Amino acid sequence: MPKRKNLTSSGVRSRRAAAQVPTDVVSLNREISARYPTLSKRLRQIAEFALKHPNEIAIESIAVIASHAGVQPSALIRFAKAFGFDGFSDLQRIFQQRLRESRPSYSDRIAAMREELHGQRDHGPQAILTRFAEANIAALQHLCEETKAGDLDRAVAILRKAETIHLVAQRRSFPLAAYLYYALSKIGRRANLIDAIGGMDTEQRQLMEPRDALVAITYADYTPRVVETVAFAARRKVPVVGITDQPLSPLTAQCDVVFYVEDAAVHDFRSLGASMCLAQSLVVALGAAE
Amino acid sequence: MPKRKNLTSSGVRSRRAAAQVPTDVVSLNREISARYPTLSKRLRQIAEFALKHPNEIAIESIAVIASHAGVQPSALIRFAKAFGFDGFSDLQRIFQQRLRESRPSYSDRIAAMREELHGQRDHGPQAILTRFAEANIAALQHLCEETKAGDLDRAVAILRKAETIHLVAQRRSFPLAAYLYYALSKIGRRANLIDAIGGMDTEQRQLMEPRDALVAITYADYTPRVVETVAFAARRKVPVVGITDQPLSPLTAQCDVVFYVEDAAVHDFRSLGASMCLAQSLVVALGAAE
DNA sequence: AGGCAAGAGGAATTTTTATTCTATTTTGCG
DNA sequence: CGCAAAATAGAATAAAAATTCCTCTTGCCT
Repeated sequence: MPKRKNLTSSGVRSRRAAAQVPTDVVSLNREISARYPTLSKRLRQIAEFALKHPNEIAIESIAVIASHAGVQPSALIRFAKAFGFDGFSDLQRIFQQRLRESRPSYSDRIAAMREELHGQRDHGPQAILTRFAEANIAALQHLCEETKAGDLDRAVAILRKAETIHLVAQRRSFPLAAYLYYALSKIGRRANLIDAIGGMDTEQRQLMEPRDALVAITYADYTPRVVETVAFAARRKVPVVGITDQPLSPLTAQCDVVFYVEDAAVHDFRSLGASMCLAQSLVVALGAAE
Repeated sequence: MPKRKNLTSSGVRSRRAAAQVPTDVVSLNREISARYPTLSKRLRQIAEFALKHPNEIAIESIAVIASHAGVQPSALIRFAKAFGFDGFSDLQRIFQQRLRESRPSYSDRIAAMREELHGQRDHGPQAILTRFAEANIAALQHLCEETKAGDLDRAVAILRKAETIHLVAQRRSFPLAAYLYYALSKIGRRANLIDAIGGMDTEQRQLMEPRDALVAITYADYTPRVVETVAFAARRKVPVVGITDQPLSPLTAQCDVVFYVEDAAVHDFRSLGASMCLAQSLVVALGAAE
């Protein structure tokens, strides 16, 4: 599809001082990112599309890409020329190159990875990442299956009625409380993060009132500080939603609703993926319920 | 490139008793293998080539494929028709599909899922949980596909050499930094969480030295405080590992290694599942490398 | 405000590509 | 060994694609 060469395009090229035209996707992407701010509206639109759907650029025809990106075919050619190519086809070839290098699909890779892991115990970062991802996927599926709709409804009801939602979690689970704090604030709910900063958790917990609610998260081996906070809340008649790992947890007895989440684990490291998913769902459900 | 339809080709089709034409690469490959012994010489040649270089079939033009396979262009068309297609282009589309799906654009996948769920219109907490879980699963798969082993290796190398690992992330991404702090401490690495507590991030960042490393996480719209910290580190020659959402992020230019993570999103709420998975993998890989 | 330059849109044109057709070769079989 | 049927090659043709080019729009500067 490309023209051999012609005056117009070589003109364009020389105007860019024959700058080295990118020859691989990586440098092309870099170039696109770098020049993004200086591009015109339509060209930016294409830049975004190209970074987001490289496969489509590689495979489809100009007309199809243009319509998917919501631009005119000629705009794509202007785009290509802006980056020093003779025409769109030249640019397209860069994207195709990436696909030509035989890359196994995700499922193929998982299968291969599994073989490898059984055989010689690959500890490379990529293997670890794949393993974690797999474990997290399994944990998420498990979460969906185990979590009862009734519990979710009750938890959302408690949170909806609460004037302020207090949050407590420590050590490994602390990121969950931090996320909840952010998310609740974002949907306009008053939240209080009992982060024990300066050792002032004893003071922070005094703020809890029966018209509020507490979300407590703790996993084995159950940080005493968190368990104490839950006990304190229970005594004060503050409704408590608990997230923990198993029924024998000290939270079970003290909470109005408890969720049992089994997070993914690899090499003794527990993930937070499933817990995070549950936490988010609660917040979004709460936000939607209002 | 395909003709609408014509007598000849439909004749060929009907001769094959309108047998179901394969619609995906897997069944097509099966069909090719099965019928291989009954094929004519030139057609076998093509069959071998197709099984060996599926990517080339997907990307190149008939002329190029023909010359690489050492056959005439028309032979390729005969081949396609022998398998019930109207022309070579139809067959080619099957191969293209695989490439498009092998790294499915994440947002398309999410969009498809949204369509699916739109039917039910269930906004209850359980539906939201399921939705989040599925979105997270898709994001995790996407993460595995997009993350390059080389980047992981380089990031781990940087972290391994670091005396102290500084961590910076704010607002939505803060939980990630918090988790990293916990995890790094657990594997016995010295970590410093630049949490901007008491507004003292400017002081906290002074601790960074070239023999250390910085892990920075920020997503649109790129908390200025984090971007500044990264710029500061870059000036001080502190190696930086970045985690962000897309190449146009301000982190791209300043980091030694950057990971692009597209987290799951439902109702404007972005998850941290995929980012969390990546963070964990880095820590575990670092722990294992020692 | 008004003019100018860069950008965008869309039809027309050219190039490339897929497909068909027929002459020629090969293959299988009596 | 020769005849018919199938297979093949390659030129010819039709289709589809990329690209150009001209007109209209938009934004910017004086």
